[in-house]
Amino acid sequence: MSILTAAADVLRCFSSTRHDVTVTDLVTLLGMPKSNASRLLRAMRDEGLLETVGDSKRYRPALLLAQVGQLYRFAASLIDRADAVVGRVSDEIGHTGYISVRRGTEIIGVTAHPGRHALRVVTAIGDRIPAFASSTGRALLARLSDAEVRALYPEGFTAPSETAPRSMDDLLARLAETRRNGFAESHDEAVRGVRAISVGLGDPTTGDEVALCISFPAATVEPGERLSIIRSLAEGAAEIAALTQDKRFFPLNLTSSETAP
Amino acid sequence: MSILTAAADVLRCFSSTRHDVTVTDLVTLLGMPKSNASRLLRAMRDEGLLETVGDSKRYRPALLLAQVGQLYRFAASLIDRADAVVGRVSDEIGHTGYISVRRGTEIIGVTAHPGRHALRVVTAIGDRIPAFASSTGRALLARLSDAEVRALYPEGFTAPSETAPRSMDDLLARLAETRRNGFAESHDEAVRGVRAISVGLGDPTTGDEVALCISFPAATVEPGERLSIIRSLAEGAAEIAALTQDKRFFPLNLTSSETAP
DNA sequence: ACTTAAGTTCCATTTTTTGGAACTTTTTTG
DNA sequence: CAAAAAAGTTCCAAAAAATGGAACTTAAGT
Repeated sequence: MSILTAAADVLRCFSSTRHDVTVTDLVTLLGMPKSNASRLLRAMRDEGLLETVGDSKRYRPALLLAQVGQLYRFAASLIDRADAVVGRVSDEIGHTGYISVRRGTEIIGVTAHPGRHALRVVTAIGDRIPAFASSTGRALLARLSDAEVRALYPEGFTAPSETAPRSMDDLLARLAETRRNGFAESHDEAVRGVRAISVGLGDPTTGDEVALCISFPAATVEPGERLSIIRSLAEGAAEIAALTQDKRFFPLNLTSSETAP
Repeated sequence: MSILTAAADVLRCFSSTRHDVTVTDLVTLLGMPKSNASRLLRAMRDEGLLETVGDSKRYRPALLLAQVGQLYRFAASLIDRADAVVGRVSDEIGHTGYISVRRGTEIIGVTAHPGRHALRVVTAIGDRIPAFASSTGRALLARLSDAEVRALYPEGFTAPSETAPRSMDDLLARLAETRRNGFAESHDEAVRGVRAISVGLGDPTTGDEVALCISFPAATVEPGERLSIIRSLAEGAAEIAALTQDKRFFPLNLTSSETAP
């Protein structure tokens, strides 16, 4: 067994509740002889993978790992990662998935994964739709404060469809619901007969924000399937949010959303 | 030579301009036989240190490193606390804030808070800049004695910009000023048109030292706003310094610094 | 389809790693 | 403050892994 395995195991010992390790910690956690633990920690420090805390016998990850780890974020940009999640969910359930960004009061599709079903929702990348009247838009608007949302619409807006928000108060109520539930939903808004589930997500370091969305024909999707779409999407988004340390992410709260239409 | 050395060398190949590597890259960069390069990359992937990009032959840092690297930022509670202060100040005034550490004669960004202003300073986490030619660097160098600073630069240095220190004597004079004022300032040094205010801070228990910095476009910031940035930053830093019993902390002394350019 | 470049596998040799035990240092405690 | 216990380090020969050159396979360019 290569020493790389042991080194990787050491890295896996670190967690939010264990910021540093000692020789004895490794003996306990990994069951290795303490002679090995001692040498391994020293070797990893000598190579710049770990550093000692002060001049104690405690070891913690070193700057090198912070730097390389940081690159991971850019190697896989927020859009890339969000796209991977949407692609996976879309593949699983066969419905169209896409991700969008907000520019002012408009939502713009960035990537799309067409579904496999005969009756499928087709979205054009680059198309602009009003933010307040779409699930993707509301998923992103929900990340703003009510005051910021009001500021975006100084003149108010006109609902383009029956099920779209009718007024600013209506919109704010639906954003509150979105925050509570951890996802936004639309029905017959942009396209009649189409339902969409969206989750908003951001990377505070770069300031990017995207919405992940799965869109499907309302008629053919059972309540159970809808729930599983919501779960898959929210779960994938939550993983990314944890990575980017997105503090404005709203986690899934299914108890309140079970009551949705 | 342990394979750990090679693995660490591979990690050091990554940078903000090289997000992934191939077998040939390693052969070129590290001068190793390609048989080794091939096996090493595969081994590192198998251990979860690297991952392949798509199904290509390109390797990039894996999630594990992102996670462990993330921990580094808060393993040192000093960084955690300093980050909180910079985050608060950055939020208040809308300009970019970040914290950095010194490794030898280089300064490395550890965390960043992008500003809200349209014209904002963007700093890449993990990038290295020379210590003597930045406000963060001088805030940290000011914590050393003149003799220690001289020892760091046995061969002297070359000023990379007009406003950077021109000589060792120049640098030492500016460090003395930094100690007197309680903060360091730069103008047009790393980036033209950018001004930065930095305060150094340490934790004698762990030996960690960090610089808190707020960076902003010189043109858009009034003298009064500059003073209020200095005050906020110095105040937050002073609180932490009191907590860690940092004896090398230089408190704010605005009477002397009012005369700064 | 051919040529070249890139990557992988093979193998005997060299080097590192392993784990138990003895040893040293640090911490705890009576 | 000294003895005891715990934690950490060093030593050694056996076992395992790494090395690098060459042959081989796969992918890319013409």
